[in-house]
Amino acid sequence: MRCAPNPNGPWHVGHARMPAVIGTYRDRYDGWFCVRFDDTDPETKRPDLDAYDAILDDLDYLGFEPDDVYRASDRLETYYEHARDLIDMDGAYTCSCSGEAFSELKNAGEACPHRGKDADTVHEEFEGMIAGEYESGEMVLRVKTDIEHKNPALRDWVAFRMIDTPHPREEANEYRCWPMLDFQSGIDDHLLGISHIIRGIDLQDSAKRQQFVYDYFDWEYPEVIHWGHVQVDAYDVKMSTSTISELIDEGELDGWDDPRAPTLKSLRRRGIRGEAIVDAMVELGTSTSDVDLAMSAIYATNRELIDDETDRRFLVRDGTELVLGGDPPAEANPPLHPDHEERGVREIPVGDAVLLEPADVPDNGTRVWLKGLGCVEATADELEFTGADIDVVREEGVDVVHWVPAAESVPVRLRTITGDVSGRAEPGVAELESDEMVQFERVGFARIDHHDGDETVAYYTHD
RNA sequence: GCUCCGAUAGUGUAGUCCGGCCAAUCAUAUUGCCCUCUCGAGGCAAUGACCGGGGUUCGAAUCCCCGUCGGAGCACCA
Repeated sequence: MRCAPNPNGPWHVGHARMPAVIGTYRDRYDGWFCVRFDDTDPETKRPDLDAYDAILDDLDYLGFEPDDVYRASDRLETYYEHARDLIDMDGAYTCSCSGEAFSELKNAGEACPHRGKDADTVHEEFEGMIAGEYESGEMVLRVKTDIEHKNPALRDWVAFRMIDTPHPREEANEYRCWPMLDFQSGIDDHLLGISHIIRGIDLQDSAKRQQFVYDYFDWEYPEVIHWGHVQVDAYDVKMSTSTISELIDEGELDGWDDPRAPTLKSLRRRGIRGEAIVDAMVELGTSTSDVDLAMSAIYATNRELIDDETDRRFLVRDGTELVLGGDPPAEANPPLHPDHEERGVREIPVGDAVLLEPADVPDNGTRVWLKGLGCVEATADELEFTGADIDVVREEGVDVVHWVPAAESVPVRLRTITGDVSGRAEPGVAELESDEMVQFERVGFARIDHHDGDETVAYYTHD
């Protein structure tokens, strides 16, 4: 099988579907898959030189290593050779009709005057194309199909055209005569021994078009599956490489790994495992209708993956400071993980004031349980420590809340899918290393990204 | 306009090829209860779907026709 990306930027979430499915099939059935960059349009789908590696990097994040990697722009001579063979078989002709003129003839089911050229002339003109003797739009090579085919989309389609803009890759920047996707991909799929092709419904006519070429060469067409588009909920940003790219250029997004961007680099930075994405993608199946992927499906799998091994911490967002009275202990020691006491406890100095999330601040006269510390009761101007007997929670239904010391907590910027949130975390958070995962209790999971001076920057994963 | 394709709960999916065991599977979601020093995890329960209409048949999610809705192609893009 093959994954044939257009290298125009790092992958968004939807791109994960192809490698997820073919990679999973490969592993399950001892198969083979390659990545083949279909980079045959240096102009309107101009490749981004950084994208080749960015895509392979995304693939690695998803947990797959391709068995081989190809670039169509390395293989022009191969395509030329097959075109020459096709001309010998009277299966292709050079055509200098304008696009509009040919389109009219085609829609009427009429051949253009170039269709009947003899092979020598066609060869001569095609070699001229390869040599760059024509300019963009002057000459194309068409595959001779059935000019009266009932589906106009299949009639004598273009196999090669001239492009004046040099290819960005140094190895390919001398070429001016480029194959169209249907020709290039059709030839490559056979030569690379692809047995199964999965592609989008937008390419549903491709197999029918390429079948004409396969018939000329007497090749057997691979099995082909078309699937619909994937929409992902939870994002305001449109899932399109060019849109994301524009937003980055305009400064709306900080980069491909901005938490608000629906990209794989973003999910990675948020601490979501590639495996969770692959799982969700495989679960989508290969239906031809469009599907909506719920991010909650990815989150649910990811939570299962990380919950057990992720230590707990406190983070209070937008905290309200409250004075603490009544002689509480000097230090609180909640466990690192409630299901794994053997991992030990955190050491949180208490001090004489704490921060609570505004929604957790108790009304005057009511009590709350400060997790890992004990029970406090709200008075007119402070929280009065009333003891550490957990029975008030178990038997009297006192609410349990998280908290941080007002003085010794550390600032945290939590970057989320909808924007940044600031808060303060227990002091230990400042010591965490980059890439470590935490669960801020009652807030959600996050990945520690870096420390920026005093401030710790974390990326919100999910709840 | 011409040519293709599709439609099962909020979402995804199984079942459709070869009609009955489907008053429809599983996951996720939502809600409630239990448990828990988290609104996490775990346990239990509830909610919720075969696009519509005809036809064939003893019997239709499944086969046929019409309709509706949705998607795609008709490029010198991929």
